[in-house]
Amino acid sequence: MKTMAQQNTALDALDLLKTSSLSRVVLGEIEKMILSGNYSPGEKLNEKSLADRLGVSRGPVRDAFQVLHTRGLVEMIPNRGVFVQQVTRHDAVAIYDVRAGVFGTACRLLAERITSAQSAELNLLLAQMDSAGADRDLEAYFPLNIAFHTAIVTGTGNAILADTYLGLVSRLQLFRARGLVYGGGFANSNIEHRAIMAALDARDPRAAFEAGFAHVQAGKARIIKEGHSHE
Amino acid sequence: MKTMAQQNTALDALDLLKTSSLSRVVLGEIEKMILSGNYSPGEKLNEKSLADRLGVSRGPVRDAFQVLHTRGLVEMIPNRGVFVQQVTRHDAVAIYDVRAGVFGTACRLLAERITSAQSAELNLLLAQMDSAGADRDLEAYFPLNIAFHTAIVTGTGNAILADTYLGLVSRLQLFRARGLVYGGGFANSNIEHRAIMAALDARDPRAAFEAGFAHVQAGKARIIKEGHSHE
DNA sequence: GTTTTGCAAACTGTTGACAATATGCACAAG
DNA sequence: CTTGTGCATATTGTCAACAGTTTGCAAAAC
Repeated sequence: MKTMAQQNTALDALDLLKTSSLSRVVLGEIEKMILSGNYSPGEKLNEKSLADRLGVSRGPVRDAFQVLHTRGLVEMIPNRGVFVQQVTRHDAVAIYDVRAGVFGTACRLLAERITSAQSAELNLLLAQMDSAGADRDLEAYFPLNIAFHTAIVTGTGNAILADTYLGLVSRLQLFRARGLVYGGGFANSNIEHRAIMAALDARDPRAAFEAGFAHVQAGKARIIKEGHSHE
Repeated sequence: MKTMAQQNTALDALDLLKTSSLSRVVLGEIEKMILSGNYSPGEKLNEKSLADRLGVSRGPVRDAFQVLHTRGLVEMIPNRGVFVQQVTRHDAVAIYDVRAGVFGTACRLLAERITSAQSAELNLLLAQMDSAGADRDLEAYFPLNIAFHTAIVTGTGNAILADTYLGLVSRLQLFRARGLVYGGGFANSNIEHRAIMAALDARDPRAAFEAGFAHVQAGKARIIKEGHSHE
C-alpha cells in the first residue's frame, strides 16, 4: 500500500507537470472519493472542508466542482452548495439506454478495424473472465469486465467515443445499489461477451453493434428486475 | 440591437436568479461567442480581456473555461491559457460516428413511445422543410433541420441522451468549414428525414435506429467528400 | 403547545492582490 | 549575419478577504 502510494506520487508529479494546475489534481482526488463511495449520494460537499483536507485553497476546489457538475457527478444548487448526484433507478435506466447505443457503436467501429493484437487481448480477457466465473470470484471478475469494455471503446481509436462511454459509466457508478449492478447474473454476461467477440473477429459491424447493444440492454434489464424484487 | 440587448438583460436577470452565479451567465455568453464564430478555431481567449468585456472578475471566467473545456469546446494549456478547440476533419468524422450511434438510439427510443402530438409536430417540421427546400431557402431550412433533430432527441424524455447529443452537435459546430457541413445535398436530407419519420410512425424501433443512424452517416460522408474535393 | 419572527453563525459567490510561469525583444557572442 | 542568452512585460495560477445568502435556533406571539 505504501509502495503503491509512492508510485502514485511519482505518477502524479508527472501528471501535474503535464496538466499542471492544482485544479486537475484536486479534480482527480475528489472524483476518486466520490466514485469510490466515500460520499453517499445526496451528501453535501463542503468547499472549505475539502480545501483544507487537500491542503489547497477554495479556488481549485470550485474549479473541480464545475467540471464534476458538467460530468453529471454532482448537483449544484445556487447559494446552497454542491451535492453528490443522486442517481435514481429511473436515471440509471436512462443512462443504460444511451450507453447501449454508444457501446454498440463502439463494437461496430471496432469490427471494421480490429487488429489481431487487439483480438488476442480481448480473447485473453475473456478467458480470464471464464476462469474467474468458474471460481465464482467476483473480486477478480469485476476489473476484468471493466477492462474488456474499456479495451473495446478505446480500441476504436475514437477518443470522443471513449470519453462519452466512460463518462456514462462513471455516472452509473453513482447508482445506489452499487453492488447489485454487476452482482447478479454474471454467468450470462460472459456468454454475451463471447457473442460480441465472435462478431468482432468476423469483422461484422452490424452483428457487432447488435451484440454490444444487447449486452448493455441485458444489464439494464437486470437492474430493473433486481430493483422490483426487493423495493 | 439596443432593444434586443434590453430584452436580454431582462431574461438574463431571471436566468441569474434561477441558476444564480455569474459563472453561469458568463458561461452562456462565452459559449455563444464561440459557437457563433466570433472567435476562430485556435484563437486564444484572454482571461482579463473577457472579464473586462463582460464586466466581471476573472473568477467566473475561469469557471466558465473549466466547463467549456469539459464540453470539448476549448483547449487548456497549463500556464499558457485557453484556446478555441480546433476540430480537424478527422475529429469531425469521429464526432459524426458517435453522433450517429446516439441519434440512432434516440430514434429507436422515440419509436417505442411516440405520441400523436409528437408525430404531428415532426410532420409539420418536415412539411416546412420541404417548402424551404423547394424554395432553395437555406436560411429557413437550417433552423428547421436543427429543430427536427432536437425534437427527436428531447422527445425521448431521456435528458442524458439529449445532453449527450447536443454536446456532440455543438462540438461539430467548431468544424472549420462551418458552412459546408450542412451546405450541400440538403435535397437528399429530407428524403432521409422521411424515412426516419416513417419508422417512427410505424413504431418500429429497429428501423428507426437504422434510419437515424444512416442519416447521420450520410452527413458524415458528405463532409468527407466535400473535404477531398477542394483540399 | 404550536407557529411565527428575528437574529447569529456558517457557507457560498465574487473580487482583488500576490506569486509563478511563459513570451518577446534587445543585446551580445560566435 | 545568425544564434544564443538574459531581462522586462504580460498572463496565468493561487490565495485570502469581503459581501450576500441561507440555515438553524431561540424567543415571542397566538
